Amino acid sequence: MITKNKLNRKQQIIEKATQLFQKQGYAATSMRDLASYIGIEAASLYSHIKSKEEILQTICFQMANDFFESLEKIELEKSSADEKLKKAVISHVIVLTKDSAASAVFFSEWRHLSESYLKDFLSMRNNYENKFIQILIDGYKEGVFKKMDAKFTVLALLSSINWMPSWYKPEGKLSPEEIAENVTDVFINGLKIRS
Amino acid sequence: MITKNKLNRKQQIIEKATQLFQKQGYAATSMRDLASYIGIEAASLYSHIKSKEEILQTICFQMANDFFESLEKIELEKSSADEKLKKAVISHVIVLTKDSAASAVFFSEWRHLSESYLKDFLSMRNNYENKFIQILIDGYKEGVFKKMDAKFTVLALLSSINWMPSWYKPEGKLSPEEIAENVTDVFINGLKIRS
DNA sequence: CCTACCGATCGGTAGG
DNA sequence: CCTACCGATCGGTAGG
Repeated sequence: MITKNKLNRKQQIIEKATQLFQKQGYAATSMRDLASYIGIEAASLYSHIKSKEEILQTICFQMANDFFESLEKIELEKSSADEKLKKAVISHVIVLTKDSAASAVFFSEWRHLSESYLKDFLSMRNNYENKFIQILIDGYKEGVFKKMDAKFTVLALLSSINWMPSWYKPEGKLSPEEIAENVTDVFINGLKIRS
Repeated sequence: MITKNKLNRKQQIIEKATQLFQKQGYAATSMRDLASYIGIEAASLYSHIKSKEEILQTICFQMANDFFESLEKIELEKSSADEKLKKAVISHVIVLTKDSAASAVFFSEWRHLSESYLKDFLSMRNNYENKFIQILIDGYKEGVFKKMDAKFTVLALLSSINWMPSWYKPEGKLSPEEIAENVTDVFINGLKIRS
């Protein structure tokens, strides 16, 4: 019972912290802020978490894991590079929109992680980007994509998607699939009418 | 003499603050941090600036003005929508890369502006985005761009470019023009080989 | 541009 | 989960 309540409370703390970190930023959010939104004293937070940074770590590495898992499923499939890219983007958008507040924190507050966590984080991110780069390189080899700077293109592609949490509203008219459809359509086919 | 030295010192303060705001974020950068990098006491900063926020305001509105001015020049030109889009992106990238630290602060720290400044900032940003949206709509009417969600596409396009300050290194091999070339090429023509 | 200092607030601990 | 509290640090001012 006690354990279960503690878990729920911890979850509640992380959820509320996620919202506040997104709105105000990690550094500008105080533990007293957080506590008052939850309805307890600041000191009481420390019965459930070890430190402010632990909350940020939980958010960042949970998101990182979600992104990785979803991409690894795509990698195993046997399909052409353009299909793979499309599927990878859809998965990415689905993870992103499932918790857009956590995603926003993940993308803009990671630099406040302390050194060893920061190192892990950056290496995971690099790894993830490389998987996308590989898909583009494969697509070039298969003759389906044209010659390009694969790393540059992937960073541009991911940036255009990752910025979404800042303006994506779940009440909006676009589903994650439709968003991914729009993004990949522009990136893969371009804006120009085919002649 | 005194006036001139003061102006130089003020510039120096803003430049160093820009670097620190980019690296650590606005909220996590203290005036004591800033002062010690410059080699004076924290209290002495206030001979040159009114407040910490004034520095952020200067950075944000200077960048906003630069972006606006460069886009307004393009708007006056008589050219097709796809050429206009390309030129607009090039101008945008040039402004962005001319001071990538200030750009990074501009894009990620604006939310720390106090209310009235925040309001002005958001309205300027909206205005800027609408100019891009208009170019896409014109392109559709001219028959050069296909049907699409213009707002969505512009936000994706600008996001992919705006993220650049976080990984663009001036020592890198790509010039602003080449970067703009790459971005517009993918966006306008897509990744796929034309059949 | 400095010394001296202000009130407020920070993340976090002790002890119950 | 609370009260009581810690040392550190914050943005900023007074007065020279």
